[in-house]
Amino acid sequence: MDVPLPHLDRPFDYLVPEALDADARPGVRVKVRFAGQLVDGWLLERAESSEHPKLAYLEKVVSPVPVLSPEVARLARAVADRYAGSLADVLRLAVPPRHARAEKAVTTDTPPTDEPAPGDTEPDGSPADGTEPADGTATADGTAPGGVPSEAADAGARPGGRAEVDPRGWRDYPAGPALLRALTDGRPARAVWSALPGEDWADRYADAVAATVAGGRGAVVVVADARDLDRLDAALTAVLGAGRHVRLAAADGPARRYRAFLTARTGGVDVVIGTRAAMFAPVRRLGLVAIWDDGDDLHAEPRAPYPHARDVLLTRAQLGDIAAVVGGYARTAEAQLLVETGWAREVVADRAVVRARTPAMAPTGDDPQLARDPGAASARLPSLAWTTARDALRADLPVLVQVPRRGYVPSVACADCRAPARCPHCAGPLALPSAQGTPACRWCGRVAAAYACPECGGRRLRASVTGARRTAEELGRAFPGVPVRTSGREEVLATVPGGAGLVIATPGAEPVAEGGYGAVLLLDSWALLTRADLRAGEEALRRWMAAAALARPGTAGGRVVVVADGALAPVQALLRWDSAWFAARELAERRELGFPPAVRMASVTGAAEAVADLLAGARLPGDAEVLGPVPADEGRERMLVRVPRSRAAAMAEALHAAAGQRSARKAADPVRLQVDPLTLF
DNA sequence: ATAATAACGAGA
DNA sequence: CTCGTTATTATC
Repeated sequence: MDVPLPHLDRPFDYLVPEALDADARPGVRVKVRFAGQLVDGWLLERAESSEHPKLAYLEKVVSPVPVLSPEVARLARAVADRYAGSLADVLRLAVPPRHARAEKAVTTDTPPTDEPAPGDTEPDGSPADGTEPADGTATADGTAPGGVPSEAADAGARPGGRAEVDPRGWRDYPAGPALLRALTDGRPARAVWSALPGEDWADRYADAVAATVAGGRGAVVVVADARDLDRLDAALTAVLGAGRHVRLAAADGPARRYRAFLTARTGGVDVVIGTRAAMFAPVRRLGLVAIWDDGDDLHAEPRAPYPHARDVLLTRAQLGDIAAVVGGYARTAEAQLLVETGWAREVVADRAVVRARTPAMAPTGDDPQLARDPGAASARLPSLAWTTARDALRADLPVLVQVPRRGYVPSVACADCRAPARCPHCAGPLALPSAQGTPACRWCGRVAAAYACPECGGRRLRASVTGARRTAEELGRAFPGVPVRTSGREEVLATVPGGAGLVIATPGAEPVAEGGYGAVLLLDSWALLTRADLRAGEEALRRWMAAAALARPGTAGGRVVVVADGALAPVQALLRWDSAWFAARELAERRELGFPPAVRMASVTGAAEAVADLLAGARLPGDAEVLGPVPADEGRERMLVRVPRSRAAAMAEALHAAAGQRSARKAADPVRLQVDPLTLF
């Protein structure tokens, strides 16, 4: 039933009229009369009989195309359960809105094929505490309609010696070739891949997909944004040829999106790549799910129940004996947990190879007073950063300058010693409402009129972030005659030519340079590190590594300068190119503090009474801790519920049930439930 | 939202 | 004890 009310989150039985019998197959969209009105719904399964005494008739089959495959239906239920959400909410994300014209174009003669899939544990290896719904929505039909061979027949048809995918691209990683072999053999290998600097990740994913396809299975690969998608698209076309895959992204528009979805659903292709819209893509005989750069916050779905692409894909792998690759230059604490629980194996290069590929890295203090060179002073660049850029330009190599996104962290710092300005009352970050305004706390709202720096007593403040445009202007003046390009929100460059040139980019928009950058400067980096966020360090490292990965190796003259204290752990991890070390440290710290992913948390946000009401009605597991309240925006408040991972399912179920109770008695104030929210404070 | 159904209380 | 009215709860 396509209603988001949590207390209606269960199947309902209807009679199928004779006239609709042929079209009423599992997976089709239907319209039914419910509580007096016509509502949309999904036909989950056909049954001979029903417990319910008086059934109504199905009103209409919206389209005979069974857009919801049994595998995706099962996945959607699991995702809803994990995130304390409703199946209807997940299905809204999983199946794109129908587009009749696109449907007509695609559905010619290829009917969708279905297959069953087993599995019953959580993806991180901890035991699931048994909450698979008893009414199991997956159909039991092993034979696909239309005489298309199902999984069993296909397994028999698999020849012993098959064309192997060239594993050379993966040879830098000792476990790499074995991973490709496993994919071709159809084994459910699980890998956490730490890419080397300079690695062409899209080519490596294309190899992995090709290996899977060579084994007669399909693949889903999810990336964070359109630029990464274009890159992967090109790499796949080069390896597989055109027409073997589709791209699925909300940004491509509803018609193209639905068309791509249907092409995959009807078996027209076995490979789907896309942004997080693709995480639920229906793929025949799915053998591999992969995600690139799982730390990017674009992978978190902003609509209820707020699932994260990594977790959806891992759940999918778990439910269906499907291989999984979680890759990135930087490793997240979540990926580290997969490694530490033994759910996944790490695929990393030997230290010697890492050293050979890494650009020469150096930290430098952020003190413009030290910049003796007149050019450096005018660009407000630390001396080392300036000379490094100058040397690269003299060698006719491009230079990348990573600056924070404009408007990103509008916090301020002491103009003298650069210590972040914090609220004297609550230690929250101060912000300047306008260029000349009085600083105010972003947490408690108090105005800090007479601010004095606790470090040096300084009274002047400066905005922490210099925008990309201003930086570009200043650098252009510092290096006259050198072409300056910017890549950021308005215009994202995919590539830049080799040869002397300055590229100013915000994180995530760094273009790839032909031959690699001679120098990469990571500026204003402390703004990343002082964010009031659990993931500040992880996020800073992720962004630095993504930029530093575009530099030439040190042996070929590539240099990276990070304007940050070299003693800080994320800086150390960058200098050594060792995000596994950092992720292990991060995870250990979160275990100590009791933060995700070491535990499972849920946030309950809404009006104070509503939040209290929901929590009062929730039958939480005995060992659940309730923390808060924390003030949230617009006068609402937020409570956090924390449980050990083994109780995760019980907590989600309790919260979902409590939300159901509230919606059943028509409680007006909405309450937002989020499991493992990206930001905790 | 709306209809059924359970709960309740006043009057016989 | 019955009837009429009001809270409760399910909605195929």
